[in-house]
Amino acid sequence: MVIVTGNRPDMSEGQTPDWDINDAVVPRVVNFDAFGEWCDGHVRRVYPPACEEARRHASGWAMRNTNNHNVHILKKSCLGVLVCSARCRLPDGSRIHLRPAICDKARKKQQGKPCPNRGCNGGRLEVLPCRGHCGYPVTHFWRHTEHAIFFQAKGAHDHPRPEAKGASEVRRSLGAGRRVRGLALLLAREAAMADKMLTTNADKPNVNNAHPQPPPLIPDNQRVQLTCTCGPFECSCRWRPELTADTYATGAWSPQNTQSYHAYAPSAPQDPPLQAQHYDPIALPGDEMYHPNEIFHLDQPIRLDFPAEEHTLESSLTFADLNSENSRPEEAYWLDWQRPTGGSESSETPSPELLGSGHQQAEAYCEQPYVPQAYYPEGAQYYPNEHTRTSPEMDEAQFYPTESRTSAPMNTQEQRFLRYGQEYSQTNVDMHTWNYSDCAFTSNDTTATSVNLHRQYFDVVDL
DNA sequence: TAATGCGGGTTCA
DNA sequence: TGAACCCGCATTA
Repeated sequence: MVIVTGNRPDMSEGQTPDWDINDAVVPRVVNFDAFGEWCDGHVRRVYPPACEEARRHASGWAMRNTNNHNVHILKKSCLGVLVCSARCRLPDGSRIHLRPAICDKARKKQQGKPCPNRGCNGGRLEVLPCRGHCGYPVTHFWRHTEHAIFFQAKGAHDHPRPEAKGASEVRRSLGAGRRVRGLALLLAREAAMADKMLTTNADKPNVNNAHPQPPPLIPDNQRVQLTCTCGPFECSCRWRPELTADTYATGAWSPQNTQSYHAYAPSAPQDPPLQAQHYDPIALPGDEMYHPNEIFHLDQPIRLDFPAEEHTLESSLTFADLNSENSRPEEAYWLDWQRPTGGSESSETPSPELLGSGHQQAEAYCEQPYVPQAYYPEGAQYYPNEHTRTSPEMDEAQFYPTESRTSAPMNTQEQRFLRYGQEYSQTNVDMHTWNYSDCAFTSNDTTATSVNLHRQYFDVVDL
């Protein structure tokens, strides 16, 4: 890594720079991290001022604003996840875990509503609160400086990931408009969005292109007008099986970049200027293509009528499964946890929840570790017993990528993991990341298709 | 209507 | 004093 300058005593060249969100002086960074939608654990990242997701303080987790009485640091705390009180299972054996509304009023309305799983008998939605930070919700901190956006997370989520933000928005649209109207609305939005995106990209070819783009899944000559259904921050079309590390090695701002630092003194709030980054041009969002077959693997698993809660049917792998830049090797581990009880009927390829859901981690940063309660005791789906898992230390050591304290760059083939001064290596090409925003707003052909599929398996409820 | 940000205020360790 | 949380308000989509 390249350290530009360092006024802090711990940032001399060759050493791992260090900072805390509350520091009076934070480093000046010239190389940035890739945006992480599902940051979990004690994480610090530095994003470029032009990173739209960072500017919006986006997160896959349902984070609500929390007043910390510090105008320079925005604090958010996790709301947890909306689950079924009956702990019902979807046909693939996974669980209901919806996104809680950020708005208190809306969230209260969500609670107590019937479980959207048609196979659920009498379940109601209830909030499973986040207690991942010493018994308190996981908190995210955002700090804007002239040269960067600093992000710090404290705590590890002790609950599944909520559904994608876009999914809840789509459902809300559908809930309001009901079936036919919702579809029509989506189709109309698609046309408007495609138009808007083309215009936007023509006008601003570079501003939001900080993330390298994946190549199209399908060669140009095989393309059809299909785009991803993902929301702006949960785009799961990042997965490309044929990706190689070299594919994204050309970007000047590599997602695996580490950071270089200047000392940075806080300045008056202002719109951060765009940095002179040498971003590679990207394909238009409309260039995100999927094979038609893949359309049917998007979003939630397909619901089939099933008589009993524990009765499970096969589900197919989805893009969400194959997931995000924050996909971690623990996901296989999660798969074990979340495999349906009696799992003989479960597919080899899990549903989005199975791979993409949250996870349980012991809070290794708390002086007084919080002891979570088993939420799904019968299946140990999210809260395994001690004997079913490795020690918290090992979990974290194995699964947590080294964050900004890492001095060496992470390449695409090898992620380095740091835990209590120990480093672990792990090969995982799926740790590629690329710009969600650029590929997320496309579409809605497949959104409509996916939504219709969704409807087959979920009751339309206003959540 | 909900997401988001801001800020006043309270409670508690 | 710091952290968590509640509440209301304003803005935006």
